Amino acid sequence: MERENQNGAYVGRGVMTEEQMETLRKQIAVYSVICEQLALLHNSLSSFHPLSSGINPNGDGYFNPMVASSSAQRISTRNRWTPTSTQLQILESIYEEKSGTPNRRRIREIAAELSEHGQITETNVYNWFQNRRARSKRKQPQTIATTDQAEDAAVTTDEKRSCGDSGGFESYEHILFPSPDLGIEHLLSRGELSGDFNSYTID
Amino acid sequence: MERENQNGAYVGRGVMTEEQMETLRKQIAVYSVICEQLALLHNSLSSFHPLSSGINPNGDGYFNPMVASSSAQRISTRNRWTPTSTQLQILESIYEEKSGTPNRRRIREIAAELSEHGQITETNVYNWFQNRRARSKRKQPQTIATTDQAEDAAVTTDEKRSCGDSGGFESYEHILFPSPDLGIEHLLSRGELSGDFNSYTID
DNA sequence: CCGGTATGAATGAAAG
DNA sequence: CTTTCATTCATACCGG
Repeated sequence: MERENQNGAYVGRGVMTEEQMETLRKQIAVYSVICEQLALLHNSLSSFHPLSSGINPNGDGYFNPMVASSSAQRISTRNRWTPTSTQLQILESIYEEKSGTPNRRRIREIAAELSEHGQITETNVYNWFQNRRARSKRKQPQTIATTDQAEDAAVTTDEKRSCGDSGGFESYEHILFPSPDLGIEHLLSRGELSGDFNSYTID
Repeated sequence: MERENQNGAYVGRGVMTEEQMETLRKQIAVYSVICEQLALLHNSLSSFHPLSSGINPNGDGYFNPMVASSSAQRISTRNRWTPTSTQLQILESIYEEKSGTPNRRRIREIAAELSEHGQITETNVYNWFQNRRARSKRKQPQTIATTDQAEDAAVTTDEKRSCGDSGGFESYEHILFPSPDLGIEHLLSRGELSGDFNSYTID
């Protein structure tokens, strides 16, 4: 069965915590970006087009579905910046390491770095951190321990019920918490993708 | 358009060789598979995102009373909270009297009260008011907005992570193609993400 | 079973 | 920093 860890999150097969779920989502997003980029790249070089702008993920984070016009890229319709998965990951990691408030200087750096992965402004970064902090403020109330153990158990039950039968794969744990080496680095950098990719795909 | 700065890699490198292209194709194939798998995973196991009020001090696990179609219902639909008619009534009345934004204190009260009539969390209440307000506000001005607004609206949903499928695919054991940027390494180097959400700091 | 619509939730940006 | 707004995404529910 599941076991609870210190955070009250329980670990076990078949059940995911909210965090894990979030992580999963993030990762899926990451893959999606990879695919998108590769697709783009593929297209551009496929026809031997100038690949100068090939793999650039839409800076907007959101692709324009199919704006037909190959020339005009007017992504303008969206005023709101949407971080690409890449940017998000980076932001998250930065947020984790430096829980402190990034200075102007720092923000600028971050923005610079992120601009490598898509359009972004310092303001975006600033806002992101603001929101991030503010929204995570209310993340505590999980420590209501004491008699909550019971409560917790109750919740667990529910969770179990819902995810109890993953209907096919519990293997997502592999993708989830584990490790950094999802195999991706290998995959796309010089790595040796030993074996087949099945090793990191869902069984 | 070209944004060479986004991906310095290609700007300075020129064209790809046949080998590189070949490698690229393989990679694309691999990724497409990964995406496919992830998509499956995503669909199967979850449709539930890490939402805010995962675990509340109140210990209320909110979820739907298993709507389940006639046949096998997969993972639960514990995502979206659905107010009961009673709750809705109460919410409406409260909304009427105090159009103002209920503060945390207030929200908590409301949530407490409503919990008497079904599962609900403070976040739910908070969201409800947010949406309620926004909704009524938008409904007022029936601005046809003949301007560019139309275009904007045209966008609508999309974004689906569609990973093209690269048909044939063999076992590419040596997928390697220096994809300098993409920043994937960064991307998922840390699988750890701290969830957050539900803030609306209640006093 | 599928598509449309109502509405809960997530989040970037802005106001206070 | 905290709270609110605006826009969008995702899903429950309904009609064909």
